[in-house]
Amino acid sequence: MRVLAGALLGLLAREPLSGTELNQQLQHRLGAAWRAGHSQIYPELARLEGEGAVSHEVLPQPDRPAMKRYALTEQGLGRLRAWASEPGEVSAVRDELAVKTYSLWLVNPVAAAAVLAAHERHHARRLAFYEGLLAELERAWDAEGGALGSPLFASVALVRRGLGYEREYTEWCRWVRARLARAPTTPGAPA
Amino acid sequence: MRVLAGALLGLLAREPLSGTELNQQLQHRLGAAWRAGHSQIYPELARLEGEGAVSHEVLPQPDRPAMKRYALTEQGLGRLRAWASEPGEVSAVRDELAVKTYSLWLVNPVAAAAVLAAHERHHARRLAFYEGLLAELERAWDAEGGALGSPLFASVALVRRGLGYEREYTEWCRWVRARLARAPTTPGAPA
DNA sequence: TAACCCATGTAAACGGTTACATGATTTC
DNA sequence: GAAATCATGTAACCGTTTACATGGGTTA
Repeated sequence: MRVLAGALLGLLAREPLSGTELNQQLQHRLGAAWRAGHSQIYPELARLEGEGAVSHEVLPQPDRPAMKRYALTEQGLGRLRAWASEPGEVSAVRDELAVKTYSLWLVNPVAAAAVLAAHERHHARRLAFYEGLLAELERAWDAEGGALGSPLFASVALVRRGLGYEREYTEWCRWVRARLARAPTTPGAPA
Repeated sequence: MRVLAGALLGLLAREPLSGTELNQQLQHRLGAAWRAGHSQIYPELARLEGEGAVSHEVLPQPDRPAMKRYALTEQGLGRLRAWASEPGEVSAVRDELAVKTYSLWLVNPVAAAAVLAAHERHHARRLAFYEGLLAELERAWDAEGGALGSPLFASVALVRRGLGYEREYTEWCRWVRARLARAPTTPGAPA
């Protein structure tokens, strides 16, 4: 199964959603793990429906165009369970800043520090967001009893992954910036 | 500029290399940042040569087929410097295991723990590799004087990123496994 | 001479991104 | 009734992956 299909089924396993809502939730709830635009989502939903993993009803809305609300079928739930239990390969990292880092010795340290600072701000912002979200989710999960069968368990686990990623990335940016700030000019790195 | 082009130029900025060697070094030196197969590398080299960023000479070898050894041109070095100094977007994370994690509440905890353990082993292995490599690189860099203009600085910085990533990923796997091991069975997660 | 390996390449299929398109509904 | 918005969708392009291809070289 494609990862995007797994992501959509995972969202629908919690509540029925329309294409637009899936698009938003993919960004907000699964943004730490995957990304996709609506032009990928609609065809994928059509395919999943053709395969019987998902079904929809048309929801007329008072002051908006009608939306198709998709829901997981029993078959879809089975597929999701099977996919989530599969081992699978370790996903390869694709990080443009890390590739640039390999050529950092060729770059003026002041310019390099500016690039790093911009990325650090971005990751620090996401880190703060995840910290708040995690506190909220853990409170709700604890209140429920902390069961592994609760969707909140999975949410907490994923947010913890995003939090750790952003924390580590932020700290790494800080380390590189500190190194860049130490020596003013060097051979091989012209103004 | 494409990221793959930046990766290849970054490798060639240190020493001239053939297509096969670029393929190997991309995996070993830049594996923490990018991945590509040889079927992408050869066309990209041809394009870079057409643009004047790279040139090649044919190297006949005693007991092997001849290879084309590519070297960075002055223009290529300029392009690499400019690209590495650009701010650029923050790369999106694409992690299949993290997507599966969002549906972990639907999975039998014993099966889930097995999946997590397999990934943990993989990341722990890479972590150990990076730890050894970092020690080696830092020793060499220090022996050189620790200049920012040394390629070793960039190598150290990138390996530190990979190390942090793998350490965080390993710890996260451990956290999830610990949670999964605590309660034996739960509603919503059948055998 | 047949089988194999190595370095280089090409082709087809797939997934993802960007840009364009449509019809309905509200707002100006 | 013109412009803006929303939900849905389609099309073209581009990068990546997988599979196939070639020619020189050595080994059995």
